[in-house]
Parts: sequence; structure tokens; C-alpha cells
Amino acid sequence: MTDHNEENASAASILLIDDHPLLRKGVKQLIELDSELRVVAEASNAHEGLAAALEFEPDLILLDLNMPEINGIETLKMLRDAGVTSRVVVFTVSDNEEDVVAALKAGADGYLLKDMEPEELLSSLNQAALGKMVISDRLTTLLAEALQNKRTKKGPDISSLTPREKQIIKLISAGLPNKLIARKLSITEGTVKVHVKHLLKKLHLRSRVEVAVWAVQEGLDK
Amino acid sequence: MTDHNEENASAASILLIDDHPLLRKGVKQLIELDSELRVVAEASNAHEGLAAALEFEPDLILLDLNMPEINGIETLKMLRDAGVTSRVVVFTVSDNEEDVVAALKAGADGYLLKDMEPEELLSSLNQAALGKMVISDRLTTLLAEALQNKRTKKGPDISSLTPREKQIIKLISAGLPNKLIARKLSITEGTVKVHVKHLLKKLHLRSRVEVAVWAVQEGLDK
DNA sequence: TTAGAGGTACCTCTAAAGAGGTATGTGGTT
DNA sequence: AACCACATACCTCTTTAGAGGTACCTCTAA
Repeated sequence: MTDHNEENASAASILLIDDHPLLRKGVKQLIELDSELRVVAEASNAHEGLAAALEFEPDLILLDLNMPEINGIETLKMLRDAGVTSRVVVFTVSDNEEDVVAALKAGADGYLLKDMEPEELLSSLNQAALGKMVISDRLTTLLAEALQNKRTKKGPDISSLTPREKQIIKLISAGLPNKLIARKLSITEGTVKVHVKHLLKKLHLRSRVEVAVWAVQEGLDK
Repeated sequence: MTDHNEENASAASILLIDDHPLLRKGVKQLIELDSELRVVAEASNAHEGLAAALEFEPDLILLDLNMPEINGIETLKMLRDAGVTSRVVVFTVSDNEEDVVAALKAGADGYLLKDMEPEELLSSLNQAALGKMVISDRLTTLLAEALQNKRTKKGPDISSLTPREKQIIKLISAGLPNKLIARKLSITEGTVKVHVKHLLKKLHLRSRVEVAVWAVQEGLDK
């Protein structure tokens, strides 16, 4: 039997999107010091980034915010709208509150500042590749204030859901598989899948498990 | 009565509200090592706290969350309703998201965890007295998730589950697919499947979606 | 020492989930 | 009349989940 831990932990694939070639080079070199991480593609603008994301389906996308033409937030939205489910970590110099909040609401899985220590960056990227949300510590206060001032609202927006979709969310949260949902609603399983597909996209979620967890936590499950 | 120790007339005045006398004593001793800070009053419950706040008008109120009768959040609301404008910093053991969010929404100016280092506490209190919002770094991720509206709770656990199985339940509840769980734990996807299989059987559940819902409702995710 | 529990790995096989796409009918709007 | 959102159905294709089983290693309790 093959010894454990040689095949199973294949390195996480990363796409860099940043308009500065030098910075990309630096980050790439840094990342390649870590055997758990691998840069599989680079892009210097939104369009290239989107194309690369679709082609390589990287585990992780490191996205610069400050780019000419189409900025990082817009790029992020484009990615999500195009169905890219990779983890996206914003990597920028901006500690501007609007940027941070906008990025998180647009579905960013992390927000790291470019002035962080290299080792910290590597460890953050590893965390991110494993699904953890990573945020530079320096942003703590800012986030707390944003929460206080602005928010009681939803990132995933329930109001964009059709009645049918809400109904299906409840049934997913009840743990029902598509087949049973179909029976319960007297429609075909295929149709249920269509609704699930649509609502995953609207909510920027990646699986029915995430839907169920979200719904339960929001109290939408009954 | 502003008990004036003439030399620190400029020191920030502090009111402690905590139902544990010993903890108050400890904190008070610590604070008095710092000439910029001065404890002017103590209270062991909400009513005493409110009275003291009105009487002394402290610059800063250190408020425990976990108190009998009237908890910290309620106390905070009472203070604000009564027109107390002192900075209020919550000081507690709870890193529960609901508590943090509730405290901030109720107008807390800070949220510090009791397990922090004494020197850190002093510097945080100084910052707070100067009008800065202070939040324990440990809460960063949590706040970011709250902004995105992905709640996570925490709590006890039940049952015949092995530690490994509980660990995997948490990851399932975070919405991670088996492949990512495997990477995170540095084991193979196959092994993850084995654990999932076992825990499904033990819990008499039929799918990971049911596991996730159950875990969230029981509060044993995160 | 043996037995059992827990963790890991590997195998096969089936079912379920999810991403694409096209298409039809209905009820409202413009 | 043309358009649009919604729900429905059906299609293909790939990936993920889950059930079954065997096996090996370590640690602890009988």
C-alpha cells in the first residue's frame, strides 16, 4: 500500500490576477516555495482572469482590487456570475472600508493586504485553499464598525428568490434529496435540479449543504 | 463623586461591571498599574452598574456579558437608554458570534476577551479611552463572516462520536466537500468517506445535508 | 496475550448532485 | 403582438457522495 500523504494532498492550484507583472512575479516565486501551493495561471486584467478561471478552474484566485478598466470588485462579480466557484481572495493595498465590505459582499473568501509578511501570506493562502476565510488582522476594527453602522442586511439576497426556489430551500434544509423533493412537489427530479442550480447561483453558494446551513442559520427553514 | 487623586486628574475614569468580585479585584489591580487609567467605581449587577454610571459618568465602562438576572447585552441597552454616553467595552469569555454582534449592535465600543494578556488589556483600554474601537484579534474572521451573513455558532456536543468524527462534522457543516476535508486533515478522500459513513450510521442520518442541519441546530459546528 | 476501538488506506459499485444546454406553456407588461 | 419571468421537462456529461468490504497499525483494557 502506498504510504499516506503523497498523493492525497495534491497542491492547491492558484490563479493570480494582478495588473503588475513584477508583483505577480514576486508572489509567484513566494508561492512556489510552498509545496502545497501551485500557481497554474496568471492574468493581468479582468477578461484574462475570467478566461483563465474558466479554463483552469483553480482552487484559489488571488485578485488585485486596483486594476485599470475593470476593477477587482467588478471582476469578482463577473467571476461569480460566470459560475466560477473557486475561492477568491482579494489581495490589495487598500484598507478602505468600502472596498473590504464590497469585496466580502460580492462573495470574496478572504481579504489580505499586500504589506503582510511573506510567511503570513503563505499560511493565509494555505488556510484559504482549505476553505477558511482569511482576513488581515488589521481590518478587525474596520469590520466591526461596518457591522455596527451599516448592516442588518443579507449578502445572499433572499429577495431575489422566486417562491418556488424558497420552497425548495426549505425542503433541502429538511434534508430531502432531489428525488423526494420532486415527489413532494409533484414535479420531476430534473426540474428540481434546475431550481437548485438557479438558487445556488443567486445565493453564491457552492452546494446544497451550504444552502441548508445558511437557511437554518437564517431561520428560513420553516 | 469623582474621587480625585489629584495627580491623575487626567487619567481616564473606569467603571467595572462584573458579578465576580475576584475578577473585579484582579482587573482593578491591573488597571491601577497604569497611571493613565483609574477605576472610579465597581458594580456587580445591571442596576448597580446603571446607578454608578449615572453618578460617576465614567469615561469607560468595562462590562461583563455573563451575569445573572440581567445579562450584559441588556445592561448595555439599559445604559444607552438612560443616556449614558461613556465608552462601553464588553469584557467577557464568550467569543460567540451572536454575543459579539449583539453587543456591537447595541452600541458597544469594544469587545475584549478575558483570556487576553494583561499588557494587551491595558493597551486596549487606553486605546478605548481615547475613542478607538477595540476588538480582540481573535474575532476577526467571525466578524467578517457576520458581515457576509454566514453565521456560525458554537457549543456543546453529544454522543458516541469519536473526536475525529466530530471534527469532520464541523467541516461538513462548513460546507466543505470531502476532497477539501481530506486536504485539510491531510488524509485521503477515501478515509474521509469512511468517517462520514460511520458518523451517518451512528447518528441515524441519511446524508451530509442532514448532518449539517443537525449540527447547526445543535450548535456544534465551529 | 488477546480483544476491541479508533484511525488510516484501498477497492468496487451505485446513486445523487450539479453544470451545460434546449424547449414549451402561461401570465403579465410593454 | 412581442417580450419577459417563471415553472416545467428532457438531454448529456462529470463529479461527488455513500454503501459495501478487506486490511494494517497503535493503544488500551481485560
